[in-house]
Amino acid sequence: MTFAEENYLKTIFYLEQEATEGVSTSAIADYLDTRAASVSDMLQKLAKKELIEYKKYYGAILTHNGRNHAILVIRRHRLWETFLVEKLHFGWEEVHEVAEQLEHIKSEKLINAMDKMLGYPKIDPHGDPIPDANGNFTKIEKRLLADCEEKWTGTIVGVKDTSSDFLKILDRKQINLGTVFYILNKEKYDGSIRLKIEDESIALSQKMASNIYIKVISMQNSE
Amino acid sequence: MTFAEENYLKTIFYLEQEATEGVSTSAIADYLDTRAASVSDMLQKLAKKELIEYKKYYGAILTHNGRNHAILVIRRHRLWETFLVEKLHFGWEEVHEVAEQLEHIKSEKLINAMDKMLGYPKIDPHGDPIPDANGNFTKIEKRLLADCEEKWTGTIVGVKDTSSDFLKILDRKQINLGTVFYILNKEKYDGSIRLKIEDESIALSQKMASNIYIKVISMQNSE
DNA sequence: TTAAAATTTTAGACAAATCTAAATAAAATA
DNA sequence: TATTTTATTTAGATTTGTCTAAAATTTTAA
Ligand SMILES: [Mn+2]
Ligand SMILES: [Mn+2]
Ligand SMILES: [Mn+2]
Ligand SMILES: [Mn+2]
Repeated sequence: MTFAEENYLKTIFYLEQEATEGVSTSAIADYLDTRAASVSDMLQKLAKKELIEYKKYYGAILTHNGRNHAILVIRRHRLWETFLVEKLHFGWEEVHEVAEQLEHIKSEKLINAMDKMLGYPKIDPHGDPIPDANGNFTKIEKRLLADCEEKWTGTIVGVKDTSSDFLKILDRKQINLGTVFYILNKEKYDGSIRLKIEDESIALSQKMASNIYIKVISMQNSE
Repeated sequence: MTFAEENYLKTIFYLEQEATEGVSTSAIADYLDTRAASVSDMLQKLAKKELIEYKKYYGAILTHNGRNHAILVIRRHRLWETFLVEKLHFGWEEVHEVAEQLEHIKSEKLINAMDKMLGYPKIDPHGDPIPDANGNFTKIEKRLLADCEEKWTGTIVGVKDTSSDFLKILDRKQINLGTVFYILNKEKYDGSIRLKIEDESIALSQKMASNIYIKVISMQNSE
């Protein structure tokens, strides 16, 4: 299994969760920042290897085999990210890029030893679940901050965008996993949100709010 | 810099130490288990990038740039091997293969953080020196066991062959870094050697003895 | 010092992964 | 429903790294 193939499988896995039908060529091209033509080629290759089911013009879904491999790559990615934060004291904004490389290292013994060393962590530095050695992981209860309403109280449980650019902004605003907030205001016009975090008032655009996952603590005014 | 290019640089670095002239195409092909034609192609590419000096039919030597990069790859390789043994409790026979993959991960921050976590180790699990962040490393004083004589006493300081197959044999014979031995006998006919290690008598072929590095403790009979 | 042998390079091909441009199919719209 | 627009696939090219077979060069040996 090549790096490119693994990246496609991982991408299809992500996009499958949101899509109802098969994952479309253009969705994959978008996510991987490649051209549709390249994706079309690769989908045919993955189909021939029975890692996906693919009907021309109707997108792809993972086979049992394909899904297992995608989950393995995600397991590797998230364990490496956890290692970088827990053992090497990287910031959560620095780990994704390196993990994109490390996730392709092939050694079952290595990844299971890492898992053990880290104490079998259940979530990664961005709040995403880490599949165990059997590929099992629990779905984390969460919703987008952008879908919340005024006067709700909640806590940050994850981020959708794990890019350095985005996470640095969150750091600057003192927003981390576990941070508790109260929604002071939600602007109908542009969807921007104003939070209260530890007595500070913090403004977030709609775009930012739709890249932050939260868990609702209360839907009542607790002020 | 691609994986392949890094592997070539590393190989040329190794072979340069033994060669007097430039490193030959066939020596590289041998070491990397590829064809001379492939090596020829790659040497021209590396020369164009000014990583090696290359004159057709007369082999290659590293430029300043090329040498620096080779040393960086070796630093990564040996630090990862050390990590695997020290932190993940791999045996010294299990680490080389995985390190062949890990040595290509590009992140200066990662490798320097690993170095720090490991306490800036000076030698790897096979007794080879680990270059520091500036590319400096001390040459280890050693000679091949095959070049020693009867009645000498010495200690194991390294191995030339780091393959799993070879190291498993050493494990079985209880030969490790730091092991002290006395040479009971050296057979003129086939170069085989018989050692005394902690009162056990251990036989080694010429081939094995020429893959073990040692430091002489005494050239006198200490029996 | 010339001929044979070994080494090295070149030529041409191939697989993987990507691209642009053109063709084709599906979806949206009039 | 017919036409236009959008999405997808195919065709053909490119880069990287490899191969085999043939040509060129160097080395060895007669
Ligand atoms: Mn990530
Ligand atoms: Mn993550
Ligand atoms: Mn090694
Ligand atoms: Mn080593």
